[in-house]
Amino acid sequence: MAIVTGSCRFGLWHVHVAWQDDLVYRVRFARAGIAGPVPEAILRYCAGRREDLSSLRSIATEGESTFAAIYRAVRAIPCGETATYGEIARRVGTAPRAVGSAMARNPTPIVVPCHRVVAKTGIGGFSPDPAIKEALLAMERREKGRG
DNA sequence: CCAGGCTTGGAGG
DNA sequence: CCTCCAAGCCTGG
Repeated sequence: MAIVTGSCRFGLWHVHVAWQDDLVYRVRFARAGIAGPVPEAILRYCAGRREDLSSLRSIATEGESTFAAIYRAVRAIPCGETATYGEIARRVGTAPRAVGSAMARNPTPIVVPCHRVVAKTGIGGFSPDPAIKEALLAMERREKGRG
């Protein structure tokens, strides 16, 4: 089975996903959608359902590089909660700046919930648009309270 | 080797 | 409170 690509909606954005079985290779936010399916878990998550996505694996967490360790630590942040760049850095044994770099290059947002990593003062950055980060966090807070 | 990034904490106004 | 700045770490070019 080859790698599958597809997209689904999250608010005004389209979420493009490249994946194969339970392994996700790429996730990115775009203005336009593309044909094809996305993993069920991501579909439910983007629809605002309660979904932890732990059934999916990310290519980003494979290997022993520092970035991979950072991505694994980020996946451990519970849905509805956040951690700062500095906290993740201490947990992994690196510097906050390195965490920022890793988040900026995260190949699989959502699966590796980089939106849950915020600056010590303020929300921190998010590309292509910080508004996506705020929307994801708002949704997760809402879902957490719902139970 | 060097630039630059989704940081941070401290100094100084 | 706000601006400025360097320390510090990693990756890609």
